[in-house]
Amino acid sequence: MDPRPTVVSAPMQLQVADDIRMKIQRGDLKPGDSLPTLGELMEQWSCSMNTARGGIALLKAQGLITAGRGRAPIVRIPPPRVIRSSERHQLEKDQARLPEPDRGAVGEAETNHYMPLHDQEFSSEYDQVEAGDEISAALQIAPTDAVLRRSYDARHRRTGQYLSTSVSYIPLGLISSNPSLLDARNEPWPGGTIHQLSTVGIEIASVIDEVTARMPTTVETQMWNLPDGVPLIFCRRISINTHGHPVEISDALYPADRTELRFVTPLQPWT
Amino acid sequence: MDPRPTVVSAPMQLQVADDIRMKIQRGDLKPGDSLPTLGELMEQWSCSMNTARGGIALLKAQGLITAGRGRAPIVRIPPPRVIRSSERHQLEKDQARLPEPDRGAVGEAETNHYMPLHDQEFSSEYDQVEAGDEISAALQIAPTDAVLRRSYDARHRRTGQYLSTSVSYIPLGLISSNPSLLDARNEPWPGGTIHQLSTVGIEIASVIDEVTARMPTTVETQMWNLPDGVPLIFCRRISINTHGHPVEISDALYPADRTELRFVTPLQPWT
DNA sequence: GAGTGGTCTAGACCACTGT
DNA sequence: CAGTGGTCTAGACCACTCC
Repeated sequence: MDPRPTVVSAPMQLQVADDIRMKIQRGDLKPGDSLPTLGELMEQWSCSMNTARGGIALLKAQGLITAGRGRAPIVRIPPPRVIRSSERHQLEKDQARLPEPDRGAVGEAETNHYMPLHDQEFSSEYDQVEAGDEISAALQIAPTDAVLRRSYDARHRRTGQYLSTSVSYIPLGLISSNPSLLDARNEPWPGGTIHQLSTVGIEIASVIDEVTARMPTTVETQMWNLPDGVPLIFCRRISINTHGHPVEISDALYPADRTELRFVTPLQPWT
Repeated sequence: MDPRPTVVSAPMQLQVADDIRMKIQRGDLKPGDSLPTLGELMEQWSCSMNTARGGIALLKAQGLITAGRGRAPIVRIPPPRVIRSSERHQLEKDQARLPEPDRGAVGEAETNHYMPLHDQEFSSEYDQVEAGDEISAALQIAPTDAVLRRSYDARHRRTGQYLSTSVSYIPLGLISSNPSLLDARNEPWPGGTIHQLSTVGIEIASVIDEVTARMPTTVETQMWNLPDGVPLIFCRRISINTHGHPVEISDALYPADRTELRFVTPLQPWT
């Protein structure tokens, strides 16, 4: 019944961390405020510097504070959230039938990232590879079948902060009849993926988004310059054609501290 | 250009962690395999025990391994994922108009958790509170208005693992005309929240899901017995009535290692 | 009981931030 | 330059697991 295995007091690291966390939650410490230094914590808790450090490390792992050499740690300032709404899917499909000048407003950036183009700077890269086990299963093709792989990185235009990376896969057989779809120099494509697929006779009937989250690896942390304790939201988008077959999948990663995914589900009215 | 600030070699903790991570990614170490002991790492890298420990701690924070006293750490075995699909919303609405015996198949558990009732055990708790700043803003009511607050915990029936906690808020004024809606003893309510609201003349026209993720606090980690390095998926569901007003919100937390949220977006066909 | 990881101490050197 | 946190060492005690 007692959650504690024995009747020992909580580790001192935990006490240090909990004390500071309560101060943050109560509002005694506000975002941007600097925390007590390790020296002060040593004295306050009569513990060694490494123990105080352990408490700070806990709070970092929970994403509550940011720390760096030579500067006292500060209470994390939550960055503004980018909202990526599923209503983009329908919007993009509507625009895909417009003539070119009107289509220009929507590009692949919006397809993958649900946000206006002008706020983000993004780079793309195309290549052609074998599907492999995981992708082929999702696209219902053979693992040795070739796919067009398109990789995108998006960062905030002003701050340079990373907003997303995504990788899209399309069976090469579906689109090889239109060679201009295979060339990264045509990015950003006016009208996005839904229009691209329409040029080879494909209509997207529905989109499935599969969402989960995980912690970044060491490489992702330093590549994206992520603060500690920030998870990545993983979203696999599967585009289904009018025959019920998947024709494109897109794996996207979003830093959770600056991303909110929004999904709108209209329901059939009662008669 | 060089991501490294100076030309020092990477910290030894990182080298230790990266070496093991590569072995996991290459498949040399498979889920369930035990890692080298701290003693072995000390010898292999000619470092102190605390340095080896630092590398292990990094991998724990990234969710790659699980460790515990007295046992060598092992490569994390991913738990089976529970898929919670947005198609539940329409299903629940369809069933809400059926007579009682047929409605029994769907309960609040499914409304909040998108999964069959029989797999999970859940407990609920009702009370009436002031909305407060955040909830009142989302429900477009005054902060001092009373709301019915319903808290749910769900855990897997066999393993006892926590699957979700959620808290639902409904303006009391909307439902006080039906007193049986205010009593937790009527849980699980056949037909779920959509039917409950229908008894006071409310029809849900659409549902908005807002999804993000964060790391658990120390309290959540021990309350739910979560492994290290597992984020929580946060999902706020907002139910909108036929007049476009929010009538219920539900804040749910799901451990990311055993949860996948799936959202299906049908698109209007081209003519 | 032997071996393991978790916590803690005391002390060292280094990198970075401020003034 | 002084002060700070980041990394590392050597050694101690304890709780837990497995044999």
